[in-house]
Amino acid sequence: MIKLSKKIEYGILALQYIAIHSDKIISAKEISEQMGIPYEFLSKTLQQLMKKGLIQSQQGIKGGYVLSKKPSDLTVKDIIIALEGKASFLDCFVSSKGLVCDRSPNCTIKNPMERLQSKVMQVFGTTTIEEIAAN
Amino acid sequence: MIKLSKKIEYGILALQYIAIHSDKIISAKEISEQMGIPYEFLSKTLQQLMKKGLIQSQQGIKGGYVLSKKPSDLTVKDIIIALEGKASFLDCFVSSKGLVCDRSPNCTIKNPMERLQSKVMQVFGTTTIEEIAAN
DNA sequence: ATTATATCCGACTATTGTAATCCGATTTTT
DNA sequence: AAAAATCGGATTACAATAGTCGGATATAAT
Repeated sequence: MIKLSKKIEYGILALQYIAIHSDKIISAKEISEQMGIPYEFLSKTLQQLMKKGLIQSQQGIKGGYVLSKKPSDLTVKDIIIALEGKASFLDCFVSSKGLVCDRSPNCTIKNPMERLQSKVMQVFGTTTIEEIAAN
Repeated sequence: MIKLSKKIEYGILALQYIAIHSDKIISAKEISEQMGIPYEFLSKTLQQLMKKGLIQSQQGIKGGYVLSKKPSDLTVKDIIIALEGKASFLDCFVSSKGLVCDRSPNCTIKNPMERLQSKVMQVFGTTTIEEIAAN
């Protein structure tokens, strides 16, 4: 299905929340309670965003997360790639050289689908957290 | 994941094949063999596309499928909606009035996500089978 | 008429991916 | 030392996708 996963949904919600409350450091617990997101799952998601450098973490009591970049420099595309590693419509595009799809190299939809995908990615790449936070 | 399902992939491949060979009626078997798609699964998909009026069928020996519309009037969006009933990123947008998401009506990402979705849908809605068949 | 080849249709199964949970370890402030 | 937070792996539960099976119906050719 052409649907965003819960992980990405939670990621967007969390980053939006952190962006709005950028004056202080935000814990996973606070986001979980305020946004109604399962704590454990959210923690995993935040850790993943932290590993990919989208946010920075502070351990220990009074710890939490802050954004690494300005909300205007943080796009939905960044979030998708951080949380799913790739962002490809069909298996054909997963690896740029290693062709996975069994129709390759004579796949009749590879080129047009690649064009379609890059158009969609451009939409994701130009939608920022700043814009989302502004509503 | 932001991925197209196999059903949609097969649907696009099949419609492309039918569009290219529009001089004759095309059976599911032929598409299955030529495109390397599981026959039973493809049949189901074609029947679904037929029910939604994207293609027309002819039963019996020498039967098969032809397009209902011109390839230039048939979009990827049409195919997604025909095969998945909806085309929405988050559960919020499934029903226009009945709010499904538990954050509603105070969801902080509903509006921006709705805008994002309509942009993506516009991309799908302007990508035609004709364009895909042309490669 | 019979046969061959096709669509049609529902039910079923197998596999995969998502979503969520559990448990413990580490870090840091109080 | 205790409390509150991040870290991290392993595991489970559930849902959706992908694929299969068996039979019914339709139609053209023989």
